[in-house]
Amino acid sequence: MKTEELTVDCGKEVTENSHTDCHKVIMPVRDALDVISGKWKLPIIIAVSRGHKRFRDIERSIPKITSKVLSKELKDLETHKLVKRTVYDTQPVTVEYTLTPYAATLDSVILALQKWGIQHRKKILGK
Amino acid sequence: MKTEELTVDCGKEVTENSHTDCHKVIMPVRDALDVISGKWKLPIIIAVSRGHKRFRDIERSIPKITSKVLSKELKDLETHKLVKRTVYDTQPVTVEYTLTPYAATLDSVILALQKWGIQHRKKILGK
DNA sequence: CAGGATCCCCTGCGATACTG
DNA sequence: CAGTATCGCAGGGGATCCTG
Repeated sequence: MKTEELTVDCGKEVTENSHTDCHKVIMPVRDALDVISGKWKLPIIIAVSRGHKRFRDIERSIPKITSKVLSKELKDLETHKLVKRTVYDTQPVTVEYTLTPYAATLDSVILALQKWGIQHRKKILGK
Repeated sequence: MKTEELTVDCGKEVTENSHTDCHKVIMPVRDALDVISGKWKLPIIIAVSRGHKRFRDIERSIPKITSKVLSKELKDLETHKLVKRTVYDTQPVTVEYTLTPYAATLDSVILALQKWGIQHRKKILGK
């Protein structure tokens, strides 16, 4: 979310518009990438979507992740309204994480990335 | 391109398939993200697409980028077959960078990210 | 159980030079 | 012009331990 100073001038002729247009592509894309890129975001989203709700449960389902990282990533996802955190007043406290309905809007993005990724791997390696 | 050890187990029941399915989403997505994420990839792709061909030309068109970074990123893009590097035997040598036709396959991905990014910014900030 | 605190490392990126 | 070399930092993320 610190995409502000990104002042890119991509126009052939340096007109006001080419500059602005460029921004209009780059800024949103970087916003989106900030949300889903990183090593753990996707694994976590998928884990939660598949029914892992409790902290330890999610942690165990994602090999090699540490509690510190999981904690931080879950907070990120929560501030982006992709994950909902619910605390139950039990003894000791229970916390449940679930995907918000909003998270579903990511599907098309993920699908586009996935499709491109699949064919790209073939393109680069296979032949 | 070092996405190998990514062994994620996202299934509720730990079946072979849930594991594999998960991989099938995460690996390609990470492949794709590796190609387009990072601070400079998009700006460079856009700059080149808009007609900036020469190294210095591209460099000047992207505020704050350094030659070192530009050089490295262009190599990355070249190995991913998104950019073509052509050396002309002039005095001194001239080098031209152009997007490959293949780079156009990224359009749908970028569009998806852009669209989601735009509405996400509204969702998070606006109201 | 759900996380925080600490320490530490590694890489991405910036600044500033310098070559063929 | 088209880059490479060197230095250096900051931050993301790992390992380990600790608390309410």
